Amino acid sequence: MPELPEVETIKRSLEPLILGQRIVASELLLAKALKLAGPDQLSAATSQAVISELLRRGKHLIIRLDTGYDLIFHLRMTGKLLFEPQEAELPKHTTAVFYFASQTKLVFADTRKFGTLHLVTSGDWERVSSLKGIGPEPLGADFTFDYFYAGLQRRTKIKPLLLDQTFIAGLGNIYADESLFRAGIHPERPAASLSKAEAERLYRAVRETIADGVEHRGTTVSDYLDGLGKKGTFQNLLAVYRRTGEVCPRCGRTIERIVVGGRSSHLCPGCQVKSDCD
DNA sequence: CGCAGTGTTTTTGC
DNA sequence: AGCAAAAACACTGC
Repeated sequence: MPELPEVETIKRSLEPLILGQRIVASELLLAKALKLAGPDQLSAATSQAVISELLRRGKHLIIRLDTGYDLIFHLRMTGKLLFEPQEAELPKHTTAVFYFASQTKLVFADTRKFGTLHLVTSGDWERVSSLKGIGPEPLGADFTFDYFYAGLQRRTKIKPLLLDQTFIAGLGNIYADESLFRAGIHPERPAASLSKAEAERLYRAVRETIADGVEHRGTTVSDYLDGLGKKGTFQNLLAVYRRTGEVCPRCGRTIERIVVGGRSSHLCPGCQVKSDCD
């Protein structure tokens, strides 16, 4: 479940360890995970390459090489990027490995095998379908309230809209549910039915929830670990996500789970009333 | 043992 | 346009 805060934490944990490292060899164990290139191209692009920059866009982590290529990782649900000593045993479901000159390695592992690695020439991100048309970063300057409010004027429920990566980059199920709770808005509310005051509350809630998630190094509810195998701590601060049957920290009522747009959604029936004005 | 649930994105059909 | 369902998988918990 690496969403924006988790991917940002992985980036920050890896940065001091792999920036400037020289890749001396690479191994591709799950060929179908590599997109827009073949195994030979990956070898050619990474061989003797020095890592010059780490970037993040939405839920994507990008490793920039001095050979003129970008490695674009998407971890989907269970993907991990781990920095380890060269002699460490590879995890069971390893997708790819990059060996460094310093007797260390970067392991891309993924139990569910959904994670992807796109190889593109530097900056050529448009070729990656999940990056083409991606929306603004929720903590970026171009994610303004005016942009947010204008985007709400559509015939869709608010929760699926928050998860739409072309609207906002990086929100997933955890931070969408927590943002809606903080704003006191029911996930099934038609987006266009939100008043300007409610929209303002939600806009702030999205930015604050994402910022809090980053500050607490992400949420570990099952799989997520940072680049050093360390858990996040934001799970301790979740109000509703995966807390079905527990007590609402705000009003004391029982947290419920419903399905919205095919995704489980957790909410407090006291704090998030559906019939506010839809 | 079987099976529902887990979450991200893409694709397909209505 | 927007929604629903399915598919890509493996593992956990009942």
